[in-house]
Amino acid sequence: MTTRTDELHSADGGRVTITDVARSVGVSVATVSKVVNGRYGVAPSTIARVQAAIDELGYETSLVARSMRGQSTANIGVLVSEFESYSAELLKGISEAIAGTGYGLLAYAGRRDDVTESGWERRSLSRLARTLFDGAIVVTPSTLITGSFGIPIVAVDPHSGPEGPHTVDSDNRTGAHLATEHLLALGHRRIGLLGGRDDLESARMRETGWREALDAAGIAPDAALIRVVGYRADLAEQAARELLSMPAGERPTAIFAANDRSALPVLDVAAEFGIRVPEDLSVIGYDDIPEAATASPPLTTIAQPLHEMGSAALTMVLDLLHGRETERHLRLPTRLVERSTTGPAPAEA
Amino acid sequence: MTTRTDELHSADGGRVTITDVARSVGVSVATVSKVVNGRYGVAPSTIARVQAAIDELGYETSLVARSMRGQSTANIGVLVSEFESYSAELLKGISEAIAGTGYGLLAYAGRRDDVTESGWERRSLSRLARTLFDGAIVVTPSTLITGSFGIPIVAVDPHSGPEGPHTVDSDNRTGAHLATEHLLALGHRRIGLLGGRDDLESARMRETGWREALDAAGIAPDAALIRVVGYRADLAEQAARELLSMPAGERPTAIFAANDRSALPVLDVAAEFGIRVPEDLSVIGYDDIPEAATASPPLTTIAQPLHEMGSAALTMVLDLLHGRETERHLRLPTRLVERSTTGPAPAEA
DNA sequence: CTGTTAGCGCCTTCAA
DNA sequence: TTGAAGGCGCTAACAG
Repeated sequence: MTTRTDELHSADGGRVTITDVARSVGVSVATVSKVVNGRYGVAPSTIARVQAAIDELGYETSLVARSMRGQSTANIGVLVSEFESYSAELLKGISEAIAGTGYGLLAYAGRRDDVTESGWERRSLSRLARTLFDGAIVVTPSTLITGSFGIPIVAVDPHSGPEGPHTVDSDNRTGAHLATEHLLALGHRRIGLLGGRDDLESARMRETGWREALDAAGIAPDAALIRVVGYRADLAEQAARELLSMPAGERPTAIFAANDRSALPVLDVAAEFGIRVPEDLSVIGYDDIPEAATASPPLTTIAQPLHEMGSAALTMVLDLLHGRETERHLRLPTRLVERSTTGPAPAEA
Repeated sequence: MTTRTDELHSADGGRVTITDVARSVGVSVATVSKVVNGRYGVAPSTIARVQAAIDELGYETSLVARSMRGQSTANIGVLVSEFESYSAELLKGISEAIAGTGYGLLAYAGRRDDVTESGWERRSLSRLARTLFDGAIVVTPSTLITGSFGIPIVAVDPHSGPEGPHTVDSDNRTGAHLATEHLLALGHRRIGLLGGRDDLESARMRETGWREALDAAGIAPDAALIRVVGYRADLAEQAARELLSMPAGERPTAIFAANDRSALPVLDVAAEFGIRVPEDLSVIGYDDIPEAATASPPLTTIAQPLHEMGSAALTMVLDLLHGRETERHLRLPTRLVERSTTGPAPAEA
């Protein structure tokens, strides 16, 4: 233990650099570097002096400078467009799984205006890959990630199928089936759809599942009952207004929203319109984000195993990183979570 | 629009660097740099050729290299020890507030073993500050963050009071009062405490609030009913086993856990022991993380305005960054959320 | 055992 | 209008 005069710093309040340490001890930066990295060939007495100065000054090697030098960074990156419930749940799963691996986690969301332009995932990857992390997990990339970035990459809920990087997703088609059949079983016939981002495979599959289930029940999907809201709450609210403004006989008696984020506003609009849920209108979402359970009434939804998907993605990057065998595409199952927003179809007037 | 032959990359699968672009166009890197940064003094025709190459190759300037050169990075950092519900909620609030500011968000959790040693926040700050982000928010720092890192820093739920960096927290003492008084009002007299991390101001204040409320009711805190579990689920489970193993007349009829994470396991242990909640035992938590609402039975708790705390912290760093006036310490209110784990004290045998 | 040199990718003088 | 040179903090190879 040193006396810890504590943070003498390099005068001007900047960071303490390896140069500050070297100067303070009177050795070269190379020597300090060797001490820091435990390299052989430094006299014990020198080590002690350097170490003392390091403690004294509170020096810590810069992650950035080190990784620029071409080392491995011992960090895994997670690229998201935004920190919202969906990505946050994934992140929790990733974080749990990373414990004990010796890697740190770096989650990045670029500037919002940058992220709204398509291709943000490729840009972020270009800006950060290799230089900041050794492997990356990209959440809901809307663009096919082509080319190599020099590091292993895993996509969660990706843009598209077999080509492109390794992926983790859940069984969207079956999930949508489950949702629609649940509604059908309750006697609903006019089932509206709030479609997701059409640049995402998941959204397409959920729509497909919805169509197929309707077909199987001998119901033709009604174009008037479809709105593409891109997984977004604001567009969903707008769409809900339109749908619920329709005359009683034409209005859908149930709505399947392609994600919870877009299902939740439907509840608000219904309340505003005096439409009772689930008596007059059933609503079912997708994802099972935490807000689904706390909504009032609690939202019936299709649960994706978000934590598992996160930890599976992490395991996958790590496997790739260490040259181990991995599946190219991992698909996890979904399940119906019945809460309070779905009920028997109302008797027609 | 270029023809997008798409990602020709520099052969070996590494990143595309400014040098690759320069070579491909036949100009110097300096020129490319000027084009990228929109500096004056480049011939229009050259700009066009360089731009074409950039699009062609998919070049993106490296965040790391640029920031090493001493630029601002246009990123705000968030340092957490782990991505769990508490920090995730904060992150959502920060993320909402950052929209439209032109800043990106970089959340970092270091290697787990590194993080368990105290001082991780200072280390992470040293490793990343200045070089990776322009300002930082540190979540639950257990150590006083001293010295300057060359960037503005805001601590959320910090180690201690007035000294140190700017802080955002909530009114822990009043919150604990609220919790304890709620229990008291229900007739409870033997109220156990699952204390938090004693290196955190929040934990100390919650314990203080608990004591004060008991005092005010003329009840002497019983040392046998106190367990310090450091906000951790595993230790809380252990403590719950001990507490609930006590004979019926000595066992607490209610437990106040200093955070939800440690309250939740109590529910499990009670179920395992055949102790009914809330008939035989009342449990109240603190934080109101999403899991509190989905627990069974749903957990009564003290809600902290996590999203607001996050966005307030962000506003604060930004103010600091732009030299605007800010409060040094912002304290937000808490509120009681009654759910189903608290009820009247059982009649004594 | 220690220091010198070179270079990671980038940007900014300063000359040409 | 362009390019050469220097340096940000760090590490690795190579001299001494």
